[in-house]
Amino acid sequence: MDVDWDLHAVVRGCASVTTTTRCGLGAADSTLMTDLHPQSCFSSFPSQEPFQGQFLSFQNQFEARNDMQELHELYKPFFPKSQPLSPQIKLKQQQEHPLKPKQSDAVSVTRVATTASNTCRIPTSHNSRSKRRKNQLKRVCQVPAEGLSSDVWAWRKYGQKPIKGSPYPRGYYRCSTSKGCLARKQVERHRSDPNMFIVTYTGEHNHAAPTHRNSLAGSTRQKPSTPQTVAAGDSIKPISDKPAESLSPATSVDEEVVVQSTKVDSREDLVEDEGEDEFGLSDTAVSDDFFEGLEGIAEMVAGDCGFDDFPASFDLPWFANSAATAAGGI
DNA sequence: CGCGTTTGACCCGCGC
DNA sequence: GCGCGGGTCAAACGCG
Repeated sequence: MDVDWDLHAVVRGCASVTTTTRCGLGAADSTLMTDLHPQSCFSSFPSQEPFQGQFLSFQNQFEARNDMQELHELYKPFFPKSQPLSPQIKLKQQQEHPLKPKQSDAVSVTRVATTASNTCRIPTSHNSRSKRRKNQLKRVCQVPAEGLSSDVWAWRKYGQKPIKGSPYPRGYYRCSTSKGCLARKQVERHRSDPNMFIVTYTGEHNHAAPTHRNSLAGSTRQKPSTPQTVAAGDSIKPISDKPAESLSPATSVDEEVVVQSTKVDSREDLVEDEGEDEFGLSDTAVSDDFFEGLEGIAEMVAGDCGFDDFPASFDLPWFANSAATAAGGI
């Protein structure tokens, strides 16, 4: 707890500094999005759970660096949504949503940042139960298996289904930290790259991030390394507790943010192909320079802050835990 | 005992 | 209007 507290404080502090919001995209996104890409900001993203963990990690890593601020800026979006959105962002968001009711697949994909291997796309939509498929705000991230472990939120698996066209089943998770929390997450193994997981976040957390990853009692049955997890069929189970959320930036900080309509699902391929520029950029007005910059940052983060370093420098029990179990499934 | 996972069934959005 | 497929529910079960 203590440690968590500190971390939390830090995170929050950072967040508060720049009221960014839950644009939820890649860390780098927020800043960029805000400044460079107004379009890329989405207001209602599900909070970026995974990133939080990552973010924290980064902080430590970069604490001594001047880059810290930069990073902070970048990760602002990943803070728990509890943070208020800045008016600017809101406006931007509004612009985006309304304007893009859903251009047939409308994929306004915005490639926010790309680091090493994570890719995030954020489709815009509404989160209404009645129309769960249509208009649902989703954030799709591609995470390496190693990155599945770190997550601040506690997730509970409530379903799993085989997906047509994919050899791997998709796991459905919901936030177990708070009963009323609408945050949900879907974890699916990358079809072409078994080592990668496609994580889709839906809904937002209506509560602050737990200091401990598993605030609930036995929430995690972490079994030291249970292969079950990533098995092809069960792909997600191992990680089950926190399957992929951990997309942690630290691990692989690549993220691509994409805004799309719900159809993103069908486009998971896109995620896979990291080349999403194809569509991602369709709506985006981002220049290559922009991306380059992001990538640079990402690399910095990924490279300098390798996940490996975390445990050593991190005091967060849960973090280490997750990392360890991550692959095995917490 | 409490919580998470598993799994089959049901619901409903979406495309044809 | 129909069928497909994805998403959710809920009971049963397992684990700590």
